Amino acid sequence: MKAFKIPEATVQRLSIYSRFLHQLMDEGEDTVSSGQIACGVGVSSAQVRKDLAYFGEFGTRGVGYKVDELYGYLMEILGLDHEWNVIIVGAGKLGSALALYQGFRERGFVVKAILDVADNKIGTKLGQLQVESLAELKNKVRDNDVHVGVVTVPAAEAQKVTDEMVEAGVKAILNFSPRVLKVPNEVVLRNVDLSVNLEVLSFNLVQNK
Amino acid sequence: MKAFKIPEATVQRLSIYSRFLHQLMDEGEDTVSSGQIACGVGVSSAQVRKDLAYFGEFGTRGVGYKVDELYGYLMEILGLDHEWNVIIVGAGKLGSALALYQGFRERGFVVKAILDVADNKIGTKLGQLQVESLAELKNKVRDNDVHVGVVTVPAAEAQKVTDEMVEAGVKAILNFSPRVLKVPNEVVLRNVDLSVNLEVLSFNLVQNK
DNA sequence: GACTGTGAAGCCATTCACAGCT
DNA sequence: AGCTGTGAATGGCTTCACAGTC
Repeated sequence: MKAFKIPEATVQRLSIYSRFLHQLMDEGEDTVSSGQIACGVGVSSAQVRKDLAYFGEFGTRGVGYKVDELYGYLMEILGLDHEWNVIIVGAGKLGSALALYQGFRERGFVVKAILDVADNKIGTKLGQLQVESLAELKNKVRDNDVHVGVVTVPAAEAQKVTDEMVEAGVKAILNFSPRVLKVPNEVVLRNVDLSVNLEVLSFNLVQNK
Repeated sequence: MKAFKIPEATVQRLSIYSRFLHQLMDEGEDTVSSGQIACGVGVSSAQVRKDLAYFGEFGTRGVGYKVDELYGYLMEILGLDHEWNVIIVGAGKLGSALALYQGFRERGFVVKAILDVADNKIGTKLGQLQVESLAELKNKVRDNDVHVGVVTVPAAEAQKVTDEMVEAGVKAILNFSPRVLKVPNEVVLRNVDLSVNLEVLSFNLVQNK
């Protein structure tokens, strides 16, 4: 466990900074200032410096940051200096789309398997993968050194699937189901609630009237 | 514009409370206390009461809240007392999945059209819908009274598509592309960044070591 | 002159604790 | 007695402003 607690918002921004830096590298930039990063991702320059300060001193006063160097540090901080194996449970529309989503692969998340309970889904080809039975969960997690589980089943089954994932040894869960899930303290949980997102939009639409 | 600024986090929780209340209604519950709601969705009871207090007094001291009544208030506050018409641009895996996603329909978001630029995608059937040309954007928005746009195109095209949506009259945008988008002040923007979510998981995984 | 790193100040959200109803 | 509604206290994130460095 790290000494200092890092704000969640900071971690999210680090991820965004790292993508911006990648872009700069592609464009052949050598150095970058906190102000440029700030402008590129829509935050304040003080925010950028504060975020980085949680982890050390990466820049040179009067100059800025070396793009490739800072990128490397951020990738390491985010734990993206190696691949993560992922398993998806729920081979509906969303789960299937995620299984084929290139954006994950690009950032080092490798989908090792996609599982479902429905007999009519099992066997379906999804790129390199094939939908397999949920009964395989434990084997798949063990054999593929899976750390991350993605839940894309209907709300009613979400908690059951989550419990099975935890039991199988998954250490982090990304939940797309519209359910508040309970997991042990040591398991990391994040929710991507599509309806909540749309409903926040809706709220803001009626407020702006 | 409303008199008071409501915290973003509060709005998100209202959405979650409303779903929990719906569940209680299904189970035939008549009244509910802030403590029960809190327990059901994983926050503190004071938090629930504070969140509701932004909008009025909905409960009865010593008793609690009438489930159906509170649900009705929340749906109204969230602007979910009527349907919202939605257009999706980007008929890749994710866009197609969202076009078919039942969860949106259940909460009153009706996908009116899905557009793409790729000739090989245009014409593809997606349930009731058929992928159409991006050139149709303006017509579709006008003819269908579309308020909400969903961006599921690759990063490189995201800003261009967004500009076109704004130009066409879309008032709120849900962005799934890994790009920081610029929109005019009066347009509501939300980002659902799948990679950021995975990367926050990754960060927490390495921290917990 | 330009830009980083950082203590201090300011701001906002959450939690506490209790008065006020039923 | 039980539970809501709310001012006050707390805690945490962001912004400010400037000393330090190149």
